[in-house]
Amino acid sequence: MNPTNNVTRDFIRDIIDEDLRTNKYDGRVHTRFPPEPNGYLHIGHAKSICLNFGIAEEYKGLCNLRFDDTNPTKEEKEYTQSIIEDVRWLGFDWEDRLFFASDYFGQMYEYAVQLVKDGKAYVDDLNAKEINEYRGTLTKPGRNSPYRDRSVEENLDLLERMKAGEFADGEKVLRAKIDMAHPNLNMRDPIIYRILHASHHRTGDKWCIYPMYDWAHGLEDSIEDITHSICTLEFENHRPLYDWFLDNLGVYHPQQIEFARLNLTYTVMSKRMLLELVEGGYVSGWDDPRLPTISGMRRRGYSPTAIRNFCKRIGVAKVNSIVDLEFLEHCIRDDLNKTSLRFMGVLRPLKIVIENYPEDKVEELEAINNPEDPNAGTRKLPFSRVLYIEQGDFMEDPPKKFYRLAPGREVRFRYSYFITCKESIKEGGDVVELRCTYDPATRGGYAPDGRKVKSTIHWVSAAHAIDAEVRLYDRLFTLENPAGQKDTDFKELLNPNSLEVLTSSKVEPALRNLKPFDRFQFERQGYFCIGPDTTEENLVINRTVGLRDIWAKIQKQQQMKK
RNA sequence: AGCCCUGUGGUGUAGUGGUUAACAUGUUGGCCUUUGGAGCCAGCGACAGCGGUUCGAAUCCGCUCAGGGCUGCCA
Repeated sequence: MNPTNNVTRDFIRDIIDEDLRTNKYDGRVHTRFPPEPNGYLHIGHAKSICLNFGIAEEYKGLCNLRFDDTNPTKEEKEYTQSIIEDVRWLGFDWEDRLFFASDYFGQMYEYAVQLVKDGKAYVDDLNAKEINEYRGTLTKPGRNSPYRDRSVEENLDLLERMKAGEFADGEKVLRAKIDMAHPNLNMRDPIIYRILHASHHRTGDKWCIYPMYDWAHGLEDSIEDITHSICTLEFENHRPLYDWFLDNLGVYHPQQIEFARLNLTYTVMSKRMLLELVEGGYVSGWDDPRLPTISGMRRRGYSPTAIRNFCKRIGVAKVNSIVDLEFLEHCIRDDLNKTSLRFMGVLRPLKIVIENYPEDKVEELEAINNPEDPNAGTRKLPFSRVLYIEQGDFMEDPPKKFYRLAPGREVRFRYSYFITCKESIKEGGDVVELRCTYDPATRGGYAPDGRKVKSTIHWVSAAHAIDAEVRLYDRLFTLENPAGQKDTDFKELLNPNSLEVLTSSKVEPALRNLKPFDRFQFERQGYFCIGPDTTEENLVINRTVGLRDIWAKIQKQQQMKK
């Protein structure tokens, strides 16, 4: 039962091991992922999903998907649908255990009645402002509400009438009778029910009182027979209340365990900020490929495997931390390197003419689809007299350590020939065309005389290439921790160059066979995928992440010296 | 200021009284290479501080310092 080899260890799994050893829950492990349907899921949620579903898998237990829909004013159906889609896409299965907190409203109300009958809850007439004043502060104890000692009968009557809709929003609340001087503010007679004459996306107008998180959550866990209720650190101070409710009701009592939520550099993870970016039009929507949302990452070309690996490898602890975006990028490269088919694509084309190559000749050269996977086979690549290469692969006046094409220099064109640059043609200062020659003896890329060449570059045949729009994405923010700036609005820290659209890219014809969301590598450039907004006329390609680029690093260093 | 939580290389984690303090990423150098990719080898780099317990402390205790959370009828 205990997963020992090749599995991540962390304090949560230690707790579970111990519970299993002491037979605390009859050997059961039952977790849940309980999002509120008020936004789209992001990579931080993925961490929680991988934790909860992952633990269930490892211990041969169960994990529920549960919507914590206790606040009708913030929640929408659209979000529910997207959450279901995203969890499924990540590869997890809740079987028939899809639940909604709203399904338990009746039961929760009955429990509230029980608490009132036990003299442990009361209806309070204080308004929000007064309740706030009576609560005291971090350092000063609170005071009892004048309504705190109403009789059980009166409370029962009032609660019923709250439910029946006799009162307006905010007129009354149901509170637990705990301790107004408790050092933990959450224990100062917390609110259990508030009046909200709002239509709920699932229960409609059946209810006009809605349970608060603290009341609802433990009950949901208890009702579903959860063993380990894993949540984020900000609920640590709520655990005593979680325990109090369950203990005082005398019902089955799961245990709450808190872990640190995920933070990533150069992005924001809070729902509020994400919503602001979406609604303010700073991004194209919840699935903008620059966003850390699951749908955005999917559109950008991230694979479920890469995300799951990432979540596993960052571990889980109780320290607030911020993971390098570079590590996420490492994880996606790691997966895509093994699985992606290779193609040739010229993002910023420069025309070249092979002067000694016949005008009407076309050769089919063999290219390897994936050097990491022999089973991926090979394909034919058309080669002809006029080709495109990458603008960045030619320099008129090459600096040290630039190994690519330059006047008089010979390089290998991948899978084809050794090619020498004879002349560059300029228009208004820009190089617009290269005149080159090829060595017919080097077909396939090998020189019979054994001479070496410093670099290999990619290319496409002009007559055969297809046009594409390539969207290059960069980090969304210019600062590592945009959300952590005290005096600056995070939106001012947006990276103005987070999206670059190239409209005249030339890619090899085989790309035509791919479908939206298909992932692949453009050799020497990075990992890409077919954009879902591709049309008949316009092939859209999204860059997921670039390859590690040593030349770019050298270039940067050379510029620094200047 | 009261209560709660947390401090291990740049970053993320492991380490549960005896280890040359581990792994990954990053970084530096080298090897290899028909992707300046991938891979391989090597180097650099950490126990917040001070006391205490102990033959022995990253680990246990105390204090200090630092970071985070809590004063919604949000979750």
